[in-house]
Amino acid sequence: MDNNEVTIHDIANILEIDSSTVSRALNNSPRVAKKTKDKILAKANELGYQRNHLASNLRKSKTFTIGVIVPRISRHFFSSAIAGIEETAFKAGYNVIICQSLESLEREQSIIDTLLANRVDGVLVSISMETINYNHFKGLQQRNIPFVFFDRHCNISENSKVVIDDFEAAFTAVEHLIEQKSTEIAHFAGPQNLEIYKNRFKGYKAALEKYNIPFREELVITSTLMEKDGSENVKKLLALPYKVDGIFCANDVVAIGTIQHLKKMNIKIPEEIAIVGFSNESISSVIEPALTTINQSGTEIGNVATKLLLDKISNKTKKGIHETIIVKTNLIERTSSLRTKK
Amino acid sequence: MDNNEVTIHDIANILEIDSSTVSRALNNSPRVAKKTKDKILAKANELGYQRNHLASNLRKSKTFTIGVIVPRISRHFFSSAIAGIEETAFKAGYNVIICQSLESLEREQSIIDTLLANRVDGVLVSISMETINYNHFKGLQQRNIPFVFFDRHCNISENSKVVIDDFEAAFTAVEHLIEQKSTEIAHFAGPQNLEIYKNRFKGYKAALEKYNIPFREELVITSTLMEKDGSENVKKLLALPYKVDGIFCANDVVAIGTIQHLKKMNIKIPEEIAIVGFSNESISSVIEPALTTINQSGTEIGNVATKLLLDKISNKTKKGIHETIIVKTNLIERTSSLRTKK
DNA sequence: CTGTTAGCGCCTTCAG
DNA sequence: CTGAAGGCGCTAACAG
Repeated sequence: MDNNEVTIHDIANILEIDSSTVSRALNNSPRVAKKTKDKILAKANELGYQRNHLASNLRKSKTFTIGVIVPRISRHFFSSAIAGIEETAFKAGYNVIICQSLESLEREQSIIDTLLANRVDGVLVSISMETINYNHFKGLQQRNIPFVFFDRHCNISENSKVVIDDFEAAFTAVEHLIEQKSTEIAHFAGPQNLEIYKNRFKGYKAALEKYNIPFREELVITSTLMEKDGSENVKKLLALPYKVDGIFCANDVVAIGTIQHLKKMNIKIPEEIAIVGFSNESISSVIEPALTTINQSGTEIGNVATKLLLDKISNKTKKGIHETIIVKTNLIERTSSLRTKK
Repeated sequence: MDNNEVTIHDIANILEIDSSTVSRALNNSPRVAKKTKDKILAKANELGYQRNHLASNLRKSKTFTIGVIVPRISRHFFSSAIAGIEETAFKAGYNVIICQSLESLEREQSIIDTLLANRVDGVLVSISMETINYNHFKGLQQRNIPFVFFDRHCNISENSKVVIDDFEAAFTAVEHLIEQKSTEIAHFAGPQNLEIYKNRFKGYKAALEKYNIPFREELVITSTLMEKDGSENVKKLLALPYKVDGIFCANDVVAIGTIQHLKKMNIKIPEEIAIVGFSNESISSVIEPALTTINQSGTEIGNVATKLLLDKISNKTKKGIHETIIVKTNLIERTSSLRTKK
């Protein structure tokens, strides 16, 4: 079929030298005479030589590939995170295999098997909504394949992660609502088996407590992360016997649904109900006009996580040392019409 | 580091048979006795053997990897297309390398080099906005690496592609506006070097012609594909000396910007200005309430394109035969309040 | 500085 | 049905 690929042996034969010298030259080893090196490079160029990574990697028993597991690639946050991951990985000469767990634990497990079979050099993971046990990560540990969690991490024994300060961000968000004179503040929470949503919930509670606002069970609505949850949550709120005037939304997609529904109901944001929610580059503009957002850069998180993983792969980070990197978020007010009085 | 990997030789040694027999058994060759095969499989399982794809692929000079080039992964359409691609590819045992051209021709060229260096078995491409010459695809042709365009194709000599019927979709869209009694219909067009936007423009013109609506140069506003283009385009329309009452938007992101701006201006959709635009699974709900959409499934296009590519790779499709597969779109009306009278 | 040798792990003739 | 032998293309000792 295609046996016309140029190999180092072809170059060696033509130049009447040994293939190992050619190999060294092409790897820019200092132990080759400048003159021969030039000659080799010139000939390689002329013949259109391209290194066969398969062979090279086999020899070095390294794939220069990292695996990425995300719940769903079409989620705004994750696609921007992947953009960041690709960027950093490519620069370092690594390829990326992207896999979607589709929020299923079972799929997550089988993906790890696939990645192991593909001998990836490292793995980046943002766990699925269903993930409550972490046995499938043992396989990676056993085989000494470094992995780093990003965003949706888990409290597994020790492992590195790149996250935002969910507690802090939530606290600030709720504080912001309080400063806007909200007193009945609802929380649209995410799945409580995920650490990030647990912490956002904690931040919510802590802020209420600081300002002596009573915590009401019925104002916390936990749901999966669908857009329709937003509108359903709003319906539940409106059915309550008192008027909610603030919402802290733990997830961007839910926030969109929430805003859509409020608009449909002709409820003014933020005059009647103020909202604070998470967002990222790719989605912010859609919800920008409507709410104050905690800006969370997927690209940056992807970049940072990949850098950390690559460090681990090349053993720059000593084995057994596990870092937690916290990527900063910032609160962006989108509306000028703050409710300074009520 | 990790020399504890189990190989076929380990299995062969333990069982005191030859490694080639083990290889055959693991590949389910019919030329191995059932008894030995069972024995081998059992032992392989016991030892946790996993085939080393690097070695296997090197031997077969095949990577079981396909390259994907898209303008930008965080674009809704492309991330859903990638989801479809991954799905089909994984099922067939292929991995996927995803690359973003970031709308740059230069990057597109260098990505192809990277993919060539990685010896991918095939490539799926949606070209960048800047792509006007197609020389970089010659490299793929020369090396006999099949490639398939999807969505943003180009009119290169012959090659397979998976697309929607842009002309037809545009025609239907504009017809729909006309049925809604729109008479001054604007077209927010995309870059005219891309075939898809060229064809959408043609469809727009053809529909006007059919209904004897005069074509006005100034109602066609061509822009890049940013959200801000939407609002800028609207501003231009509003400055015109007559009232536009319909917009056919050739791109989903621009459509969002358009709707945002119209809403900000308190212009009612569709009563004052009706809009028809493209959309896909992941974005439709955001714009759903506002406009009629031409639904274009990224996932399906991804699936179909990958199937076609895999066929080409395995030579099921005879070489030199180039197919064009047209994925169906459908018009979805989102608003009940049609302007039946004006 | 360069050549020799020996694999990485797997697959595929070719014999038997 | 199984074994022996060779090699995919590259790299890493080890000599010289």
